[in-house]
Amino acid sequence: MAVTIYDVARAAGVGVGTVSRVLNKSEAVKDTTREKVLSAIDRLNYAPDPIARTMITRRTGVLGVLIPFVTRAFSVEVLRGLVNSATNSDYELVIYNVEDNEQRTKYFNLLLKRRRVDGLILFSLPPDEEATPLFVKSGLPIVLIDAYSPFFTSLVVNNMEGAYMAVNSLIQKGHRRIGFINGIVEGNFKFNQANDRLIGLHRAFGEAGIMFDPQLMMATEWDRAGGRAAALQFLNLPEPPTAIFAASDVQAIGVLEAARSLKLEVPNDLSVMGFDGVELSEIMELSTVQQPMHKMGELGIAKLLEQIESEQMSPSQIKAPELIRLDTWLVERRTTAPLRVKRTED
Amino acid sequence: MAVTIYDVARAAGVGVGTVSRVLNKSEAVKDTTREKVLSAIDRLNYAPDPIARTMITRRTGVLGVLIPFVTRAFSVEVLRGLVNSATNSDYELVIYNVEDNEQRTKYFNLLLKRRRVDGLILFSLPPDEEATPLFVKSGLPIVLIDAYSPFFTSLVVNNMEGAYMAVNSLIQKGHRRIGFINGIVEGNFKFNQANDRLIGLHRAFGEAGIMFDPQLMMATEWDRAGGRAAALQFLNLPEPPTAIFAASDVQAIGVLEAARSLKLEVPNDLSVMGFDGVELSEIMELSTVQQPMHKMGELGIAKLLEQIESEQMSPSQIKAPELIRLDTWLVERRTTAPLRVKRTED
DNA sequence: ACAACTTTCCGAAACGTTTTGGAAATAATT
DNA sequence: AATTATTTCCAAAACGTTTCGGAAAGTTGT
Repeated sequence: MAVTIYDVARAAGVGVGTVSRVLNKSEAVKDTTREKVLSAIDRLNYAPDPIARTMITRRTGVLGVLIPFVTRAFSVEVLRGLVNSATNSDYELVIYNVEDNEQRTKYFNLLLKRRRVDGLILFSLPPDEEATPLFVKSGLPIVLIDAYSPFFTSLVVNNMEGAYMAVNSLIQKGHRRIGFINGIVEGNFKFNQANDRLIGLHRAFGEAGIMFDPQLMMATEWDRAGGRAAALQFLNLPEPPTAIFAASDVQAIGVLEAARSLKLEVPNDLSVMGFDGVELSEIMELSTVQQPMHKMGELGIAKLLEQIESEQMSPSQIKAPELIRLDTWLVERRTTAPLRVKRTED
Repeated sequence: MAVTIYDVARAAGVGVGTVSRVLNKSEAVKDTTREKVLSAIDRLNYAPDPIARTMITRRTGVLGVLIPFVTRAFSVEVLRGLVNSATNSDYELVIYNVEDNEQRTKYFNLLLKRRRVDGLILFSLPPDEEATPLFVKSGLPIVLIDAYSPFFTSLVVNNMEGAYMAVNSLIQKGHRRIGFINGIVEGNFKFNQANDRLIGLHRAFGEAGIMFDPQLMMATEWDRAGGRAAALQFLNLPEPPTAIFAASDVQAIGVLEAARSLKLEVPNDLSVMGFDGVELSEIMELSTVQQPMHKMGELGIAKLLEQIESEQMSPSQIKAPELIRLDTWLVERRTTAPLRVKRTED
């Protein structure tokens, strides 16, 4: 039915090997025969079968992304960068949505037992002690985004520094009671980012000589409801915070909602700071710690391709995993302000 | 290197055909031998090579989605539905990001010349006169989402009705000068939704005996900047509108921004209505026409799978393309209000 | 004109499955 | 016990490429 390389060979009066060679831009084929072959290809409207090709080359032309997708606006933003870059390469991108640990191990096995992809991006999903050796043994090119492991090149944002900047800026504004809403990931994947951000907060607190009050720290889902609930709890404390720092913009929006429901004015009665720099933060004029999300996606693909290339070059000597740390920066908008001194007549 | 079906056959003391048959849950294999084979598979940790398998079955286990991705929040929301459903099927989902006509035709050719996917979802991308015959001839199962063609089962929202409801509700509130900000798609794909929405508006106008003023209609990009620019232009007219209906929530947010910059109060000085029902609309308390976005994604996959199944059942008699029309509904929030009668002393 | 290279090309082998025609084993029937 | 029908299984063929060893053609040097 479909036209094969044999048809082309016959039409051009050459052997199949020769057709294959012009297809793969190999040297060692005379210009005149190359012409013949090309014209035959054109005449027959031939396109090589990618399946048969990978059958022997063992290369699929596919990049995989494992991503807890539905969860966060942040992920979507990075995903755009990934999709963009992949489109401009010759690779296809397949998205594996992982929502729980079951799916996670399912895909881990799926992708490792047989080569379905030429490279893999693990998004917010560091492989655990069990999975790590399997991945390294497989030799599959892998890059981690928004996750860290010493065994794979990892692309992270300076979470500690970002949190430090955020909290510090709040402190500089005179705030001393600062609530922190951290994020968890459902399914209990390890998620070090959360810890790093907490550490950043502690550093800022330490430098300013502020005692950490466990009542002012809470981990919730990465959504508005989580942020809202935590904020409500904080603000109903006998000694409520005057500023709240959330580990994501979306949670911060929840804080805004909580404040509104309590008739608290932002930023006068309460400063709120987010994390991520999603488009939503701009619209809501939310102060936040900006992550270079598109860049993370693009760089992720670039590093992965680099790894795939090098794999072919020198089979054995694989480059050591890199740790790439991208900078965040503070974007102060309208939800943070200097602490207003309370007056009785106010 | 990798363990093949021959290894399993040898280990189990059977022929490869038998192994293949137990793999494919075929009948005609004695329980005792099935046991032998299964244990050998387990012992050798064997997994069949998907590539070799598609080589002969011609089925890839992959669903493709062509989508102008980066453009709209709406697309992302539907994409979630797609990814979700695909995850629960045995198919993988590959995303083809198409940003311009060049990419569009590139992928059209890529996917048609050789079978790379078992089915295709065309998102907001109706095939034109040129492409349509190629697609039908290819026999590839296809469903259109947010696009319509008589040749393929199409999943659309009742755009006309939705726009009618939106405009009508504005009219019921006393508005008579209503601006309409339509959307365009870069790359000039055909995009009938836009027209349908315009028709809905005309119908509402007609019923209310309102003259359509071309000055109050403008098509922009599907983004905030577009909405803002259009709104600014409308509002600087000698006789500005008292309500604006935008073809997407994001554009409507742009309208909100324009209003704020002109010190216009929403909804008292200006009513604004969006379209889509993206999460953002909820956060911004924007009145809007809600589309069942997740459902669109899920239904899209379901219909595609259905088509793929039926393709195998009865090779020739293919089901006629369906036109599935999903309902929208009005969600009135805080950006729409009855027209305030202007008073001089106000 | 012949040897010795170099370039160009041919076509069989290989990749790892599923499919299939028919053989072998087993069960049923006479 | 012999024949027939039914399961169960084997192994070759096929899918459409790339690779590779070696043959053919072309080039250069003597």
